[in-house]
Amino acid sequence: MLPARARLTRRPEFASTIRRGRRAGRSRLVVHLDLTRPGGVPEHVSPRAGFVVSKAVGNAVVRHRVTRRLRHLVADRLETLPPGAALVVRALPPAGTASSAELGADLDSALRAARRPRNRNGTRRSEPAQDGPR
RNA sequence: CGAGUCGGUCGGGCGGCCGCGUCGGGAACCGGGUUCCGAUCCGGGGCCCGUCGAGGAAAGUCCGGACUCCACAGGGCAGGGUGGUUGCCAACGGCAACCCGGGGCGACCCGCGGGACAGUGCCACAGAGAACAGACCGCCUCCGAUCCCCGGAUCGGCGGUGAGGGUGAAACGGUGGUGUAAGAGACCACCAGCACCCCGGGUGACCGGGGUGGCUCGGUAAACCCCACCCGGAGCAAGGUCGAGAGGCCGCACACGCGUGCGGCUGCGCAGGCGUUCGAGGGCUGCCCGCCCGAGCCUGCGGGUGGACCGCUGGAGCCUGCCGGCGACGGCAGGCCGAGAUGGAUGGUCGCCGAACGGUGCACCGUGAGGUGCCCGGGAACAGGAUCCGGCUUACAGACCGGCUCGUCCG
Repeated sequence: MLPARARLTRRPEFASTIRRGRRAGRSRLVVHLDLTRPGGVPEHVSPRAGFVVSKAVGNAVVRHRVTRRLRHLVADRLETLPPGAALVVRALPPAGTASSAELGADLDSALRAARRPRNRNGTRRSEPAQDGPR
């Protein structure tokens, strides 16, 4: 568990971050990063993060292991995010068998892509290979 | 020593660095209240120290309870569950012991184990015939024809026959005899089985013995059904406390007015339909009868809040000893406290040790299959709480301990 002030806890927060944040997909995970603070949220709060690990990743043991690994990886990188940012990391099925080093590489790469200002005229939005239902 | 069987315990260990949640304590800080100020009081987040922090199945959610809310006026009909006996248990569809049937040399294992003379249904394929069945071959008497060695053979027909062949999971008891044209429980003896009666044993399921009877009367109830017993509904998103809120009304302040702010009360607005002792709508497990409550209820559109806390973990609890009991279990005494998260903690990472397994490696033992030790590689099963217990079922790499049985060898 992250420190309480660094956690996303409510469903609307997850929904708005996924809907409005910049998305960057890699083979094992997808990152949604929302840097635009919506009205009402003070700008002095620390960056916050949440995780989405669906049943497609594996059974409860696998899902919890993936969540814990991602949590530790994100905790190390949380200070690099601007204040007030909201981050949602969504695990994809290959994450269930990946090592922490592999997950960390994907996370770093995706975070760099999400923080880079998008000036490519919206063409060639890098979609993750698989983003099926569920 | 080998083979087997039953039961129990455990289910990776150690360390470095970084990190999380609960509870308790501590020093300071911030905010509020009070005050002239401070102390005291209330609240808050971070820091430091200590404490505890997943499983034998936490799983499947299949049973049973505790707990919470609703109901408690009954009767009938439906519906669901259980099914040898006696016990244990809070309860159970669970557990123990025993009985019966089957398997095993044995320890032991397996069995949704009431009723098929209350009724209804079904019994594939094969087979001539499958439920008060059935003449395909065969057997037998009689009649007719043909042939010849005059008594038989062959063919055909009216009949008899369920003993033999063949089919099948199953063919209407088995063996021996009497009997007959050939045969048949047609009759007889014994055996098996069925029904009833008597005696003895057992709390009981049932067991042992004896007698009588008619001669044999299939299976299936996880088919309907019958019998006996049991069963209110929903579930911790149960349920409760506090707060917030749109709209409405009132008061106060500002304002000419529209309106804005604050406080109090109520807890949304609009449209349509039904209804107020001629009763809408509820409740009593489903339906019917009956009974009770009863002034609101239903539909559509629009809007608001959608937060915190309690429930929440000390319990049919765990360990040890003694006593009772074949046992499940019960009683007594002493000791112990072992998770309470809520986008959900109990971890991440690195190093060492390490079982299974693999090796064309080395040494030793053995005639041999092979075994033992060392070395190298290899790296740990199934799986994670979400109100809590008792069970069941399913998944599972391996390690250890004990009881018992059979076989072999030695004494």
